[in-house]
Amino acid sequence: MGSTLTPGVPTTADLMEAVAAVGTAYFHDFAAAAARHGLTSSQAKALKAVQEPVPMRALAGRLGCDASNVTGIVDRLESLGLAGREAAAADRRVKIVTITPAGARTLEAIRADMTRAHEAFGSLDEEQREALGRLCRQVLPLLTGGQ
Amino acid sequence: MGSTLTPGVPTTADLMEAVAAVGTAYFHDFAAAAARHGLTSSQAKALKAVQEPVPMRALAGRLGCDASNVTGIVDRLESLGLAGREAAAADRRVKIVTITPAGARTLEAIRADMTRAHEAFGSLDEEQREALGRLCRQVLPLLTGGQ
DNA sequence: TATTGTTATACTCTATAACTATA
DNA sequence: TATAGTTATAGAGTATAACAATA
Repeated sequence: MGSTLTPGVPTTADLMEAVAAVGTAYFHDFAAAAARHGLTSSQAKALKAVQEPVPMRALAGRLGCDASNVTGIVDRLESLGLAGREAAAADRRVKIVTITPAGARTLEAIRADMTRAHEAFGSLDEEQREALGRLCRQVLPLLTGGQ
Repeated sequence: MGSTLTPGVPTTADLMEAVAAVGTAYFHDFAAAAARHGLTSSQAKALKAVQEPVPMRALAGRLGCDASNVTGIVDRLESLGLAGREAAAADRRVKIVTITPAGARTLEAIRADMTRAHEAFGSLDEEQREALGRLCRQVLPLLTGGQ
């Protein structure tokens, strides 16, 4: 499946497939950890994005979805007692989402619960961690287009 | 944000965040490419999984979802003329999903259309590609739990 | 007029359970 | 009885459009 010209050096297509496989497996681990605590991955992602108070509109930006979706996601977090809404003093149109103590505890528990991810990245030595971190930093801005 | 003990060497938490960011950006690029061709990411993923004929049940396994979902996904691909169902000769219960010539063209177009991903992974030199590929191969089996 | 958050609507993905036709 | 595919149902995520309150 690799390049036939230079054995061991993957082609761009090979690399994309390898990165996609790692990404899929990582998100699977994340979703499983969230589910163990009664949350979907979107809800867990929102909880993570709300560690510091964030207006609804800005939260939509962080989650990469339309603002209309955030209403339902925050509704569910609120009904679970994990997040709350506060009116902004400066502009009475905006509502600021805050995490509750229970939400912070759940978030920490999910992080600690990502056992496979910890095993996987913990298995790398210093040199490998440095290399992977550097490669991610190089690749990411091109993938996101600078945003 | 990095380890304060060894500058340049990311902690496990840092690495997870970096990999998650790359994974997110990659899947965003994939979804955008699929959307440009009128498909959702699940549909594009299914099309990719069906390059060789696959029974419905096995397709569910490849997509990591329940078999009941596959019916709808393949229905939509079929209505777009990108895939088809054939009865299996050996066991008349099983239906085998096949990709059509139009489906194969669409899949190839989506692959070619992943512009940001090509830029990102194409920017790496041979040594970097080899390192990234090797790191993915080391990390993946731990993330998937051996499956 | 423009913006923030919400609601209404519609589609897709997802799982569970029940059904059918085969085996 | 067991299995493959489907259908029915329900919940969640997603986008678009329209709306009320505020700026």
